[in-house]
Amino acid sequence: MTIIASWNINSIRIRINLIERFIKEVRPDVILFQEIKCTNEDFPDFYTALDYKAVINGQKGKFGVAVLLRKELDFNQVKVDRKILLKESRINFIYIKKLDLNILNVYTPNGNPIDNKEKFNFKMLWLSELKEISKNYVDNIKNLLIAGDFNVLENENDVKNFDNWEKDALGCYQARKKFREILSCGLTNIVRIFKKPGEIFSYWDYQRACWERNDGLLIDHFLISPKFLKFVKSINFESKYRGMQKPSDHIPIWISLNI
DNA sequence: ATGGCTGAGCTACTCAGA
Repeated sequence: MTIIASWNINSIRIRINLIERFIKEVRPDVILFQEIKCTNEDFPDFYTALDYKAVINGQKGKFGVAVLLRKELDFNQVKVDRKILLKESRINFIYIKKLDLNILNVYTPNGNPIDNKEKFNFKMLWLSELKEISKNYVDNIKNLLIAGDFNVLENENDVKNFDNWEKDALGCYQARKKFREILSCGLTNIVRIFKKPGEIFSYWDYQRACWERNDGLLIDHFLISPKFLKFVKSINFESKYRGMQKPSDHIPIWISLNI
């Protein structure tokens, strides 16, 4: 049994208590964080005492991603040779030997506003490079999990009122089509096996009492390659972490694997 | 009602988020 978690943490430094609670409750083998909002040097060392090691790709003040792994888990970093994906600190790519699994932790650019060509085109190009990696790994029959904050609504029911999102970089057809192109390489969005569209969200805005009104979005996803799909046992949305003191606006999500 | 929060950087606000 293997547990892999993902959490857009919206600053790692002020969320340590919540993370420690989550780790003690779930004991994941691997945790993917997005939006750590700090440099590698400023990444807090709460994890060594909990028997984890870290792979950090940070930058000052914004974006930034990191992976925590149980310390006994051997891994390699996978080289990424793609300009757009490397422009900001938004990915980690690792290979876990014991599982024979490549894991790509992603924090996709938001892309708003949609009429700001620079921001929106960057998101589209970013997702295009993600698609190229997906195609390469699936075509060469390498096991791949891409997980994290995709900033894309896959289904119209992944938000309460989709009409408000059709002209937004998260819900517009260009972004949703690009996401579909990634899936069409052969990846499965794990949530679709277990949950109906609209049944579950992964993000609630801090504004307008969105949490209290359950007015959320499902934009965090786990995409798995064909050969590995048979190991997937469950997906778990830890919604209670949105209701705690000083929460992230995203919740932790974890999958369990029969391997 | 394109933001009514929130965090970082930094010390007065802006940028970014989604």
